[in-house]
Amino acid sequence: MVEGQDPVEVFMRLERWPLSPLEVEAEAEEEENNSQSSGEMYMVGFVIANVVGLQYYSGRISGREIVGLQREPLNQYDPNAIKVLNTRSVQVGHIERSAARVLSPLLDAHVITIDGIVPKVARPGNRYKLPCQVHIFARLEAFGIVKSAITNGGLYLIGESDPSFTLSEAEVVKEKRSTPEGRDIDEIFKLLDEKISKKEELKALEPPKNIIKSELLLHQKEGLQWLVQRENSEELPPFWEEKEGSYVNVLTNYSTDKRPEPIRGGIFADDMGLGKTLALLSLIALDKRGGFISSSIRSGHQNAERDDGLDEEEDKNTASISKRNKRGRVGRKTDNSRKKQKTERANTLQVKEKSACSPESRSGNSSSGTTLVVCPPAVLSAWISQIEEHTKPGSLKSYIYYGERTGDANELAKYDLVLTTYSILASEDTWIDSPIKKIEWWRVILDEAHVIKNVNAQQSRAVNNLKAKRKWVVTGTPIQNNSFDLYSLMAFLRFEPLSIKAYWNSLIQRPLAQGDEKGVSRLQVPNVNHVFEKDQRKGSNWFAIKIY
DNA sequence: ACCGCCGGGTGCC
DNA sequence: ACCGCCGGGTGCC
Repeated sequence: MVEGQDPVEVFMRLERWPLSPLEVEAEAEEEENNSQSSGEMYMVGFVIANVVGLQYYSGRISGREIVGLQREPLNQYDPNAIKVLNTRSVQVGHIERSAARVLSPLLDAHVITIDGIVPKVARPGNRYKLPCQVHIFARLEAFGIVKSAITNGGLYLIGESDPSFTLSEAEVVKEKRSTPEGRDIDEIFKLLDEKISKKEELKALEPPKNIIKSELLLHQKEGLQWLVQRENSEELPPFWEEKEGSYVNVLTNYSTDKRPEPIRGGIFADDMGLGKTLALLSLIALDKRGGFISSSIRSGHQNAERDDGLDEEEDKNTASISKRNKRGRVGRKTDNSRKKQKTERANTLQVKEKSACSPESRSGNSSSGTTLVVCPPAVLSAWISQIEEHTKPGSLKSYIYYGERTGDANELAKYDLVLTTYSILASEDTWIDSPIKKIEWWRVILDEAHVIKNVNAQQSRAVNNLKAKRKWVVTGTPIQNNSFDLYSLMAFLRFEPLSIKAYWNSLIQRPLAQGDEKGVSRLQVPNVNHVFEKDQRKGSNWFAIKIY
């Protein structure tokens, strides 16, 4: 890159931070999940079970929808209860008792997973119950047990040999037969593909020169333009169409009068070494055209020691972040080239404290103009050095929320950029007074976002609780066809409907797991991504992703 | 709910 | 009538 500094090298020289107990736990959980899902699940068949209680819930259902089926073991009336949620995750009712009694024990034993589809709206008038196709999936070796359990439980299982099987609305079944009326799912994806590729050729966008002192490469300028476009888009999100004043999701058939919010953000997945950090710093810089005169990079513990309002005069010294180095982080000059290698030697990363934070800035209420960057500890110093290298001193006010740190949300909201780590977020997730949780961020950037690939990990939960107007997930890791669960990213970005597990499973995950090309091609469609041609030419089997 | 089900009122023709 | 039948009250889990 600029001045011969290659961010990849910087990154590679940094060693991985020792695992915190939280991370160890998360990794263990992840492994458990993986081993659980490693046995491939196939569809056993489906049963028709009524959804009841529709009149008691606010959730609407338009029919032909995939519904969420969720165990509710603590239900006060029935420990076998299964909740039914519509596409928007609002409860519409329950699975009738008689069916829940049979399904719940199998669910609780992890023998089966289920998807629900309400095939069509019977009558749009007063509805007290709706038939629901409950599709049942199990490992091949469990088929026998599952079939007999369901039949003995008094439910009628419609398997492949049954003539009614063709009535199934499950994707796996629908894809096998031609769809005479209505659009084929892959047709929908293709249309979307065309719509997007027709759109803007990316122009190059210059970053504000009063903040960004480095010259951007062409692809970075284009990347910056893309980032800006994505954030300011007023378009309907993918899969949504406007029809006669209401909005219909063509994948889910969900319709609503409320215009769905555009997606502000997405997945920024340039190849490693293409300078994503600089593009992102430029994006942040654009928020404050005009810029500020003074600013600083501050380490959290320094600031906390002087949390008495005097720091403005005193902050003129040079701070070292030696504290973190002690714990095993490697500085820039270390020779290690393997990320994960452990090294005790650490060079001190010098960070200059140039001047105090000026108190002008945006007012410190719960809604701020601040960008929160979350990254693994090993990447923190890379960000710091990139800020030093590419921005004019003091032009981007940055705060490192790590180690000893402020508890004051108003203080944090004064900065342009707050840096923190996934484990910090995880550890504060249960802490009500966490300033991180109080702020509605202008923008949240998850760097090295593959660390949250397990949705159930505490770090992922913490990140999903963040409030933000714009959201980006950034990864330089090639996304292997199925080794990387994108679902978690979809959930974070709230990229409906793929952020809903049932949809993700039926449209992407299950086809992928069963080696169906459709799963891959759907991911490669630009709604979810942009395939870099050079990578295809290389014949590599990964692709970069940008959500449109 | 134009259902099913419960339980009280009722009782030849 | 320890029944059948009628019709009102009622309704997720």
